[in-house]
Amino acid sequence: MGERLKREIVDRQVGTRRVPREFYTRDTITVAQELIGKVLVHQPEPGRFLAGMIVETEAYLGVEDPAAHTFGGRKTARNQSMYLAGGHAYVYQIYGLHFCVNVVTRNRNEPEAVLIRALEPLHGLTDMANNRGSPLVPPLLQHLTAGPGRLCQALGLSRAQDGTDLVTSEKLFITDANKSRQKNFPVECGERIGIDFAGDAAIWPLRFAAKGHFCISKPFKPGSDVAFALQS
DNA sequence: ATGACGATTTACT
DNA sequence: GTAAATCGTCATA
Repeated sequence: MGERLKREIVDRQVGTRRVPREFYTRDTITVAQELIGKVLVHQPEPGRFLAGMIVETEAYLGVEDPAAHTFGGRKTARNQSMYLAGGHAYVYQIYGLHFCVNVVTRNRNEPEAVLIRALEPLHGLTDMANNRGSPLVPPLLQHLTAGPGRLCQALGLSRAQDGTDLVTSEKLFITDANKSRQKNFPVECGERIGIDFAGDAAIWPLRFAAKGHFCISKPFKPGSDVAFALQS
């Protein structure tokens, strides 16, 4: 296959316009909502792309948010990436087994972030299935990237990617979808997942998703409203 | 140095 | 529905 054709296919499925710094340095809830429909891309080696459209996110509001790793201004070896400028990646390990990828928001030393919870696989599906490994898990689309741990495994993300600058890196970045793929998504919001420890914050409506999308990690409670229709 | 635990996933009853 | 897997991180000492 010619280089030109390859480029065209990648452009069509992945998109080429990279999201700029100014997108990320805004308030965290806005970024969490507007990341729905963008495309997360991992290029572990030149010309090899693993990419998926972001369909589910959660906002973590830093020092004021009991569910956030930086609650109360905590700064540790694990979470120091959250103190970088908006547009960097924060990847951490959980349960000794899985990784979760976040997009840092706001400015340096304003440690807030958006957790990427689910993708719709777009490019590199064979690689994703291989990364997911176990033949016991059928490489169905839903099982590939629905869930923060699953999507990191599928894309090959780990602590090695922690601190990556998504605005300048050739290996890990976010694009607007290709024009032909851009849609207006009705965005649903609701309670965040797996933070029962966080008291009142456990019911803050900081989880966002493309309503009814087949790659969402968990159903929303009935009554979750359409927050807005994304203009992208 | 030690102990409790987690922004999860999977298998099993 | 419940429980196991599995270990880095963090608070306490």
